[in-house]
Amino acid sequence: MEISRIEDASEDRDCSDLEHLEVKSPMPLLDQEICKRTAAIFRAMGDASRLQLLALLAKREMCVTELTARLSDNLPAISQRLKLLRAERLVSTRRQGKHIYYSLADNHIASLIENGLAHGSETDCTLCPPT
Amino acid sequence: MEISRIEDASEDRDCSDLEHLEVKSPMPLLDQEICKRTAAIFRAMGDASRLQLLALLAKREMCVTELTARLSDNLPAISQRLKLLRAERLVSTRRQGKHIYYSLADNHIASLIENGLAHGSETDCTLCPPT
DNA sequence: AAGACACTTGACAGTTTCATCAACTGTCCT
DNA sequence: AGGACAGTTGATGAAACTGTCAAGTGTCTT
Repeated sequence: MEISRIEDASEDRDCSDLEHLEVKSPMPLLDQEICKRTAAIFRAMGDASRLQLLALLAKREMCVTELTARLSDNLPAISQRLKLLRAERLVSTRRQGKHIYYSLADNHIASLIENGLAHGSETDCTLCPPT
Repeated sequence: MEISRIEDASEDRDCSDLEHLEVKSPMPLLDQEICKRTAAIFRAMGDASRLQLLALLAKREMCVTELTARLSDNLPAISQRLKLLRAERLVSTRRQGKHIYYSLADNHIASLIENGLAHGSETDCTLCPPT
């Protein structure tokens, strides 16, 4: 999806002339639904514990017990987080015997996570050109 | 940032043998701090109203009045959201006369947003291979 | 200096989120 | 059938988040 350009982009205008108030209809913006869905995905990823979980699953499929061990947390807690991630369809499950294996729902999610972590690790990015 | 690989990746093992419980130390995981910071970024983007705001700013710099007009919401509400986004350093400001212009803090944020919206718009992605 | 415009801030209320624990389901083994 | 292991679920309460509104700050104009 590409963010559509808007026509009026005069650089040095003083907006005290209220020209932008002429935009009457709240405009299509981004489709409201897409925005909601995207926000939901971000919200689900917006928690350190859940993000750890996702990052682990980005490496490979794992069962709940293994996730619990790696994160050294209690199982019901992990399960609850997974439940939320599943509700938002960020992860999917597969049962094999007594174990239930979790994995990222698709490659989009994986790249979002990798992307996010990449940016998150560049803390206080003073290197970046000031926009 | 690249997600580091883990050594043990035997495909068909039955984890009832508890081999994974041998991972004693909670392991470096992803640096805890990076995870927190990344989660904070995601959380900030994880709200439809704020995401709209960010998407608008991804097009170009805008002052609060214009944002308010485009989103047809009340100004203090917009301002509060911007405050939060600024606290998480997703946006930066510049004053010009009576107006305060907001823009995305850096290109990382911009690409995260575009990325997220792209994935969010592929709702119920039945096209994607089931991983 | 006063008034108007463009915002920001603080505080309070209503809502949402999250962890925790006990109880429950599903699968395997004997 | 019974027990053990692997997970899920529902309920509850504490903590965090959000919107709203009145009051405050900063800048320009006259």
